[in-house]
Amino acid sequence: MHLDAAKTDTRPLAIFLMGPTASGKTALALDLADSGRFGLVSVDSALVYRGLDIGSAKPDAATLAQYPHALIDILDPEQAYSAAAFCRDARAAMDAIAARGRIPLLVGGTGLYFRALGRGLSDLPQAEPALRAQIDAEAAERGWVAMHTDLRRLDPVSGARIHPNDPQRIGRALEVIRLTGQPLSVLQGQAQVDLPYRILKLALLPDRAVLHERISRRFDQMLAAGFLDEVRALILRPDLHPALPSMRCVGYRQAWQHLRGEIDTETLRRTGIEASRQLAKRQITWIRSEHDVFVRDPLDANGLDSAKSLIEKAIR
RNA sequence: GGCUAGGUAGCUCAGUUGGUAGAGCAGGGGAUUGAAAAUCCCCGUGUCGGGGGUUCGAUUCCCUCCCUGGCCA
Repeated sequence: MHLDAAKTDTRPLAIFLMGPTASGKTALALDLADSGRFGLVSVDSALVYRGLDIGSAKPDAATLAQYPHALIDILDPEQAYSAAAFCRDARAAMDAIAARGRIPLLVGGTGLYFRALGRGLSDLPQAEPALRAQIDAEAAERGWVAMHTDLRRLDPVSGARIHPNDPQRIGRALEVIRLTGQPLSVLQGQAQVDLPYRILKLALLPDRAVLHERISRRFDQMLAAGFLDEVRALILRPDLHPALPSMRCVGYRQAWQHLRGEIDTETLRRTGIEASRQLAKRQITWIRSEHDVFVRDPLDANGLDSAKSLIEKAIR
């Protein structure tokens, strides 16, 4: 954005604060919230689920009571959330915060949600579970490569863009085509709307080795805090299963395997930490393509101060 | 101490009938439009344990030393 355009932008400010897992997002957000000028909105596809507390590094109940966050604990783990649902919910939360004269502070680590909120989503049909089940059944019989061949015929643009080994996207593209009769690539070309907010996109990017160390330590702390008991309670529910989005979350997937006896404790610890590091890496990729102001030492006092002063500058 | 199986990428291992080596995992980079903490794509030079010998050429064969496991004393 051009500097003059930024100066004359009269839309209200909103802050997108993104960081990889364990980068200190929550600490910074709570610190900022103490000023009373901000309203917090969580941007995290795991924190939406009730009962996923320890393993998702959700702020504890006392913290949430003192610092209310929109979009935490809004769904049962049996349900599925989506980027579109997030956009709808986040817009409502932002508008409510702005109506109270506060600045929406969106904090989290889900890059797709930030992008979808900032750029808008095309007008596409929502997921239809029955149709997905049908497509999965077809794929089980014919193989995903054959499904991809179908896609290339029905929608050459999407077929070229989506890799034959990517069942999730092949399935979604076919789902949209069957639901609308139109190629996904045509529908995606539609105009997308801009947010009626001026956005500061701030990201926390700690040194990778420091982040890895913190991730390991935190996973051990989760285990010590009763993470496995938390997952045991989820496993006992007959309506939950490992294919649900909630149960595929980092750590939960591995804990589920361990509690079924598929992996031992040592493997649980190793693969849980590895999955968290891989998540952090993907989050950092999102940040590099989506955000434009970076704080490289968010885990010490200097970094927190510089983050705060960047925000002060944007407010003025 | 004797016998035996090994020592090859950060880890687990494959392999080279002698022409300096490759998988999985880890790690790194990237993509990302209603599952996204998901789902994918790309990236492999390492004294082939040390030293010596044979050879045009040794990680491969021979000798020796070191280390690790197992068995026996």
